[in-house]
Amino acid sequence: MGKKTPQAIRGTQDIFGAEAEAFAFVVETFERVRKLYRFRRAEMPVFEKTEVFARSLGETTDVVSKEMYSFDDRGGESLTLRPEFTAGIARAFLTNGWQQHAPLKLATHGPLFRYERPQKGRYRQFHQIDAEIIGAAEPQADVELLAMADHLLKELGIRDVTLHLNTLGDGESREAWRAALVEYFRAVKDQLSEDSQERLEKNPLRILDSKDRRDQPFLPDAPKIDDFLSDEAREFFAVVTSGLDAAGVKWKRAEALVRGLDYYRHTAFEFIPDEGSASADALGSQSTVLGGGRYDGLIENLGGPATPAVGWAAGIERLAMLVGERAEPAAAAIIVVEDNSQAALRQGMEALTALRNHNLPAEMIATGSPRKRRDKAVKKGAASIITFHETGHGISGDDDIDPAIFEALPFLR
RNA sequence: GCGAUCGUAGCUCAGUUGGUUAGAGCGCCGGUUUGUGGUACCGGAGGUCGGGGGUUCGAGACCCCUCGAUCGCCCCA
Repeated sequence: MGKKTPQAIRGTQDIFGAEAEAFAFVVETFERVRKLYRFRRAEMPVFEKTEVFARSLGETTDVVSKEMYSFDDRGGESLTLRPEFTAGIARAFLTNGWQQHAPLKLATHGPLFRYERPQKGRYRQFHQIDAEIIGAAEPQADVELLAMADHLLKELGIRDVTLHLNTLGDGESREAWRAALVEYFRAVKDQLSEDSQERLEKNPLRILDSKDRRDQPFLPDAPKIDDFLSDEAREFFAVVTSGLDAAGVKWKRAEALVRGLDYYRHTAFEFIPDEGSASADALGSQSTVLGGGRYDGLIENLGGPATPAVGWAAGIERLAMLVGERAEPAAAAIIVVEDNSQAALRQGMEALTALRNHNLPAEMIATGSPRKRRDKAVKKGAASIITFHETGHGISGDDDIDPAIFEALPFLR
């Protein structure tokens, strides 16, 4: 806290120890599951021309662009740190000719940036895992993606979350529903919260998940998407839900689950902690663990051919909070140099090298008060402690010392 | 952008209605003890109490400003 030390940027985090282990566990598990479902790995740049995100967001003017980390580079071009994966993936799909691989199942993970007020489970630099299927119009793709998400959460040991599922229908269904909602809420405008009165103009679908008490009485009787679905849209959703049932994915219909952007069609979903669960407590008001949907209109917005796609993303930090503390693995052996002799130090170093060459995680303690070195080793929780002093050596540890240690260091036998 | 709560040692915190040299535990360093084990004891280093201003004989405690953190609202691609 010295005056001269610069502080970290607001909303960034330094992750260490058990938390870092939990973070790594999430990423490692994602990598494993993604291979199981045959999603291919992709890496995209962390920044793009601002246009990539601006157009993907359909020029959703100020509110959204105010939340982007944008800057001009030396050539005067406006660049933006990616606030999401989807737009960059769509751009890469178009500029690299990945159409030839369609339908393409992709997975990635990494940092994202949004200029937001930090709070629990919400940071300015945060990290997500992400999965997309591009160029697949059929509802089986939605099922495949959701099955993977469900599988991942189970592998992470997260059981108290449920898939909340909705359909926004096709373009016409969605528009008709939206118009009906506007009409319905406009009739009671005066009784709505100030926020919702504003939403009525900007983003009427969002009134449906208002937290304000004044809005609650009007929500149950609001128009339902089901009354506006075309036959095709209804059929699409039916295939998705029966596919989920066949795959053993539990889900719950969430009629109020919406997406603000126009390019979303059909399936929209979020995995949300069950009410009163440990996960709900752990996440505070940032309740969505994993969310996504079908975005059949996005790639056209970027100037590409009409290309259906569906995807999801999940915050690694939030998943890590649900996974809980994960201990850092203990060393297979810790070497303690018990005195300050050159002979002991040398033998210790040689033994340390041998252990590591045999793939045994090991470290050495050879500094500080000689009398306390053993205590340090004990505290680090090694399975075995190997000691060296000027005239000898020893080993101690669990009842069964790992035979691999004797293979690496035969003289201990 | 708005609101609430909070900033005392490396970490977690205590500090009585403002009162004299600012404390504990853990961690760190050293010593003694113990000797197949997260032993016990002794000692030490480490703080301009986030920063600035004010009230007062006297401020870590009270007031104002500022910076930062946490949680929530808005937003949520």
